[in-house]
Amino acid sequence: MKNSTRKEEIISVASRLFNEKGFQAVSMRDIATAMNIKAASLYNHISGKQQILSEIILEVAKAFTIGMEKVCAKDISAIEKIKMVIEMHIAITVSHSEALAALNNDWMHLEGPDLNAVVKMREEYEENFRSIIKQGIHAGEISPNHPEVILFSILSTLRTLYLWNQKRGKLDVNILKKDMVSVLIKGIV
Amino acid sequence: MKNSTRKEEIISVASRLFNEKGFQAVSMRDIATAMNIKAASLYNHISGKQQILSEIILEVAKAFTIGMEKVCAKDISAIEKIKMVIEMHIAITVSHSEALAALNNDWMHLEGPDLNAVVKMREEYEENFRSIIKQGIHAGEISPNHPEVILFSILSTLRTLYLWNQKRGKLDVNILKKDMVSVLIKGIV
DNA sequence: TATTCTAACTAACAAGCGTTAGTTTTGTTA
DNA sequence: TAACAAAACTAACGCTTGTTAGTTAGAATA
Repeated sequence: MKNSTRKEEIISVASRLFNEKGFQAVSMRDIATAMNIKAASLYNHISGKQQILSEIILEVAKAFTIGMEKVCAKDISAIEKIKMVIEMHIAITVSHSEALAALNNDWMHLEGPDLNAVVKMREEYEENFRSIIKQGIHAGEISPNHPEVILFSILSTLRTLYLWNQKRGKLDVNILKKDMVSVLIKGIV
Repeated sequence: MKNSTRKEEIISVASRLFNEKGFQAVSMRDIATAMNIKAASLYNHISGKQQILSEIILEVAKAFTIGMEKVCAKDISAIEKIKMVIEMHIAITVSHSEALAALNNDWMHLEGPDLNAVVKMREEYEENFRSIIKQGIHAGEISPNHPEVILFSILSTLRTLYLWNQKRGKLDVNILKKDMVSVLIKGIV
C-alpha cells in the first residue's frame, strides 16, 4: 500500500530466505521470525505471500526488459550489442543477487496476470537476444553455428551468474566483465 | 525395500512433478493422484517423501561422478577431456532430464548424510573440472583467462541444458554435441 | 481349497500453513 | 497532556501436509 521502509525490509528479508530455501519452503512465520516480529504483523505492510514474490520478481524482470530495450535501440554491431548485454547482466546480478534466485527458480509460483507478465517478458527478452545473434551471423561477425546453441550457451551462463557470485566472495566487477566477454565471445582456446 | 516396478513408477512420476513445480510444491497426494491411487498406498513401496527425493538425486549425481572419473583417468589433452565432459553431460541430460531439475533446484531439501554426500560429490566434480582447465592453461592449450570464469561459463551452460532440451522439442543429440563443443571451446566469432 | 502376500483402501493424527479479527503498545503531533 | 496513527501483539480460523494404523480385495502359492 505505502512505500514504507518496513515493507522494503520485508521484501529484502524474504528475498534472502527465498534465495536460500526457495519460495515454497519459506513460511510467513519464517520471514517474521527473521525480523523478530510475529507473522500476523507482516500483514500491516503487505497483502500476502504472493505479493512479496510478485514484487521481488517483477522488479528485476523489468530491469532486464528495460536494459535489453536500451541495447536494441543502439546502432552498433551485433558483437557490441552482446557485450552490452553481458555487462548489463553482470550489473543487475551484482545489485539484485537474491532476487535473481526467485526469478530463475520461483517464477512458476506466481499467479494470475503477474505470471503471464513475467513469462511474456522472458520470451520477448530471448527473442530480442535471438535477433541480435541472427543479425551478427548475417553480417558475418558471428560464426554460423546453430544460433539456438549460441543463445542458450550465453544466456545460461548469464542467468546462473548469481550463484557463482554468491559462492566465491564477490569477484571484482570490472575484471569479471572483461573476462566473461572474452570467454563467451572468443572462446577458451 | 524391493526393486519393484511400482517403486520405480513412483520415482518416475515424482521426478516429472518435481521438475514442473519443485519438490516442496508437490504433495504426496499429488503424486498419488497422478498414479490414480491414494497417498497412503505410496507407503507400501517407499518410506517417505524424503526417500523419493534422495533416490532421484543420488542416482544422477553418481552418474556424473562416475563419468568425470572416467574422463580424468584418460591420458589425453585438456581440450579432449573437456570435449568428453561436454558429451557426457549431454548424454546424461537426455536420459535423465527430469532428475536434473531436482539435482539443480532441490538438492538443499535433502537431509542428513544424503545432503552431505551430494554436496561433496558436487564439490569434487567442480574441483576435477578446475584441474582439467588449469592443466590446459599450463600446457598452453587454453587461453590464460581467469580459470574460474572458464569453469563457471562451461558448467553453467551444461547444467542448464535440461531446461532448453525440454523447451524446444529435443534437438538431435549428435548435432547438439558438435555445436556445443564448438561454441564452448572456440567461441562464437 | 486354504494360506500367504501384495497392494490397494478408509480413517485419522498432529503439525504447520496463510490469513483474519480484534486488541494493545508505541511514538508522534496538536 | 490528549488524541491519533502506525505497527506490534494474541488468538484463532479452516485447510493442507506427511505419515500411521488397521482393513480389504485379488492374485499367487501350498
